[in-house]
Amino acid sequence: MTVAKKRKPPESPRLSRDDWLDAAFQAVVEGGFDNVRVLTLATALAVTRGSFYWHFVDHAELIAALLARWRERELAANHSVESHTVDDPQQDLQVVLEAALAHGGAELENMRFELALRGLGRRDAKVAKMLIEVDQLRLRLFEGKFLRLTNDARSAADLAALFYLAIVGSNQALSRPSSPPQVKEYLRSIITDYLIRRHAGPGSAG
Amino acid sequence: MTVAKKRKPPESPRLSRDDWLDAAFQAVVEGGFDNVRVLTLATALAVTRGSFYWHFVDHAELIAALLARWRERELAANHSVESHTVDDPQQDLQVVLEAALAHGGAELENMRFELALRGLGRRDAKVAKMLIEVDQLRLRLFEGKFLRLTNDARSAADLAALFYLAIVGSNQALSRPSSPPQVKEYLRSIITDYLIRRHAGPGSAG
DNA sequence: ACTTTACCGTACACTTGTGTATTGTCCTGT
DNA sequence: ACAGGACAATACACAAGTGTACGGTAAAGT
Repeated sequence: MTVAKKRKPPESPRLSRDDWLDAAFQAVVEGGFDNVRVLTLATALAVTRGSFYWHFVDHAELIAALLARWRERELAANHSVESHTVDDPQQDLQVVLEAALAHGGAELENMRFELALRGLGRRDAKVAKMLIEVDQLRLRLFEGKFLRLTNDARSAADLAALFYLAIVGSNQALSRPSSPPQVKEYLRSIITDYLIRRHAGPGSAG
Repeated sequence: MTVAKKRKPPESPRLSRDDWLDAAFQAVVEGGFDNVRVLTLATALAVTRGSFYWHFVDHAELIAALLARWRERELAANHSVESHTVDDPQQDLQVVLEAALAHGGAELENMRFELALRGLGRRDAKVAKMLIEVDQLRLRLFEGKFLRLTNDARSAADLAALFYLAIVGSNQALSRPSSPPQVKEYLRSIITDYLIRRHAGPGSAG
């Protein structure tokens, strides 16, 4: 259960603060936040805990730093998507849906991390607040894209919420540890079907 | 973080196996499966661990029994809904949607338990398999209800999956500031709106 | 060359958790 | 009354985890 194989043996013999954060990230992905232990991280990084307590004063500080880094990256990603708008409304929407439904390599790890984060959010009010913040951001992003299609604020908000919640739900429902993410594929087909049927236009005809 | 107040001081001074399971359930609800520790359960039940190791041989057995009990109840609940079919198709569907969107008292605890369970399912293949089993059951239930409305197998399956995933997603996206039920209320309004718009009929006009 | 300083190892104290063995105490039957 | 079983307390051994204090080392300044 408690795996301790070294994930990313960094070329430099000395570790940086970020190396520890990466290791902690991996630990979260594999077993949730309760799986982040400085001892196992140390063995995974092939050093002793003496290193850790130089970079961080505390176990709590490690977690806090990990959360902060995630938040920063998420905000940046959101901002990046916002600034890259495609002309065609339908394609524009489909781009962000595809991004939200991505599940290859790093995306899968990010997904698992976020799920663990939501688990932590149920116990920690500060984490819950942070999650609400990024959920709101993503929802507004979805709403904006849908609005360009429907031209109706009410239905745009509804559709955005519905699909966003479905995507979040699909992250959960593919619980099976090692299997192709067929749930997401199915949801993807539903979404594209919906878009095509409702706003039959050029672009994606598959 | 690790609360230890006695939840349900059972009238009988002697504890049953089920009392321990109830305590374990509470622990899961409050802090996930990693929060199930025989020591804290014992203090919550106001006894020592000597009692525990009489009822269970192991910590693992406790978890296994807890999982089995959940599965049994879930299967029974599913079967119960299946046997209570309402004549009016729209109302019939709305009944199961309401049940799935319930969030008062015990339902909230069940929801939190299930979320913790999904968290465990990401680490344990057997748990994942169990979750897939009940997900499938519920999905088939939804499909059947939707089919009575749409009379189209394809769209019924799509709608069932979409709404089921949205419901699952709404369970952990606490989005709307600091009150869990609000997201569900919103989703509920979307669903009823959809049903009314698409199949305008009698029944619920609110 | 020599001292800093950044980084890591080592050793210790403490806490929390599981599990086991043994003993104690009610409750029930007879 | 008392024997036996169901249930719980006590005491112990052990493992794993966090922190802390301090000593060691290699690279970078000067």
